[in-house]
Amino acid sequence: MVDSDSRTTRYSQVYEELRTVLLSGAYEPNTRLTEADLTTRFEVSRGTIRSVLVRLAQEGYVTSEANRGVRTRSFTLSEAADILEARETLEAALAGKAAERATDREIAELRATLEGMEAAQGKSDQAAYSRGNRAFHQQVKAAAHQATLARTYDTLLYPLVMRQYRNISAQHPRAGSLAEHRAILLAIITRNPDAAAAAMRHHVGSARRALLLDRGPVRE
Amino acid sequence: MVDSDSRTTRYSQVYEELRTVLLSGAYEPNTRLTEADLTTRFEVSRGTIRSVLVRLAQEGYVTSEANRGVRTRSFTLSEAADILEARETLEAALAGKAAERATDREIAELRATLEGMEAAQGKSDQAAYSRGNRAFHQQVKAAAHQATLARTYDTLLYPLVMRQYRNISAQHPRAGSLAEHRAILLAIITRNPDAAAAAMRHHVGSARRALLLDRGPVRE
DNA sequence: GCCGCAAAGTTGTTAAACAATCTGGTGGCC
DNA sequence: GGCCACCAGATTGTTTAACAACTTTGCGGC
Repeated sequence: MVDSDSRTTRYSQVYEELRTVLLSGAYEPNTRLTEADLTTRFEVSRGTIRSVLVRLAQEGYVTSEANRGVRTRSFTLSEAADILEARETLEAALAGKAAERATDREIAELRATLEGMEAAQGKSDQAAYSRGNRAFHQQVKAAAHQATLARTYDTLLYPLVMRQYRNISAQHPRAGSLAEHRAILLAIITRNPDAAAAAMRHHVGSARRALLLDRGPVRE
Repeated sequence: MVDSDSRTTRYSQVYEELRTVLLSGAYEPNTRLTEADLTTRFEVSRGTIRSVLVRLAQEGYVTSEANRGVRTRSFTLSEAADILEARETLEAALAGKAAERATDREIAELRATLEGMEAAQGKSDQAAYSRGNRAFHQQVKAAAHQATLARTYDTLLYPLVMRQYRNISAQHPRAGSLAEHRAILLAIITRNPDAAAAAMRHHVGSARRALLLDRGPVRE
C-alpha cells in the first residue's frame, strides 16, 4: 500500500499490488477482471494495466482469453492434485540439495526455526507454528543453492490452490508434523540427500493426500 | 499452450514470431532490443510490442531493466550449470512418473522412436538421430502425465543455454547415448520408477558434466 | 585525458479513438 | 412457453500522438 520506492515504475507497482490482492484471496476463483475496473482502481491507463495482466496471466495468477478478458484463476481438483504432486517432487529435490550444500550457518538457522516450532507447539500457538513452518520451508529452499528449482517452486501457485481448497489441513498442524520436520533436518545435518528428499516428500505429500481424501468443495 | 482458435490476435502472433527468432539464435546474447526497431520489424504499435516484451521477460527469454530497455538473455557459466542441474532433476522425475503412468500406446511410441534412433545411428545420420533424441524426451515428458512438471521443463530455457555454450556435445551423439536411451525405456517398460529416474538423471547429466569440464567460451 | 553538461535517443505513461468481438436483452415465431 | 435472430451496449484489440522521465552520447573546456 505504501508508495515505497519512487525509483520504480508505475507498472511494477501495480503488478505487485494486484498480485498481492490476488494472493490475498479477495476475489473468488474465476472472477472476471475488466480493464475499466482496474484502470479506475489503480489509476493507471489501459496500456499499463494490459501489460500487468499479460504478466499475471503468464505466471498463472489469472487466465486470459482473446476478446474475453481476464479471470482470476480457478483450479479443478485434478489441476490442484497435479500442482501438489509437482510440489512434492520439487521440494524433495530441494531438500536433497540442501543436505549436500547447506552451510553451517543455514543449518543453525534451520535448527533455530525448528526449536521455535517446538516452543509454539508447546504453547499451542498455531499462528507461531504456522509462521515457523513457512520459514522452515523457505530456509530449506535457500539452503539448496539451486536457483532454478527455487524459482520454479515459487511459481507453483501453491498458495492459490490452498486458498481455493482451504479444507486442506495446514491450518491446525497435523499430529506428526513436528516429527517430520525433525526428520528432514536430521537428514540435512547428517548430509544424507536421499533421506532428506524422502523425508520431505513424505512430509509434503500429506497435503496432497488430505486433498484427495476429502475431495474438496464441490466446484465445477 | 495450443491456440486452438485459428482466429488469433496480433499480439500473440508477434509473441510467437519473436520467441522463435530468439530461440533461433539470430541475436547474440545480451543484444539490446529497442522498441522502435521491433515496431518497424513487426509492424505493430509500441503498446503491442511492450506487452510482448513483458511476457518474454517474464519467461526469461530477455531481461528487462527499468528505463534501460530489454536485452536478449545471457547466461553466466554458473547460471547455465544451475539450469542444467534443474533439468536433471525435472527430467528424472518425469521419467519416474512415466514408468508409473505410461500407457501401452505411449510405450509403443517410445519403442518406435528408439528403433528409429538405432537405424539413424547405423546409417550415421546425425540429423535423424538428433530428431529422434528430441522426440524421445518429448514422449517421456508426455508419458509422465504430470502437467506442472512438464510445463516447468518447457520453461527451462535449456535451448538458449545450449545455444550460448554450443560446444556442449549433443551435436554428434556421444558414444553410449543410445544405450542410455535403451536403459531408460527398459525401466519404463518394466514399470520401475526409481530405475527410470536414475537412468534419465545419468543420461541428462552428461550434458552438464560436459559443460563443466570444458568450461565453455570465456564470457563475463 | 578527464569532467561536466547539453543534445539526442529511448523508455514510461497517458489519452483518445475506432474496429472487432462478445454479451445481454427484445421481440417475433412456432 | 421456449427458441431463435438480431440489435445495442459493453469490452477487448490496437493504433496514433504526445509528453515526461531517464539514459546514453558527444562535445568543449580544463
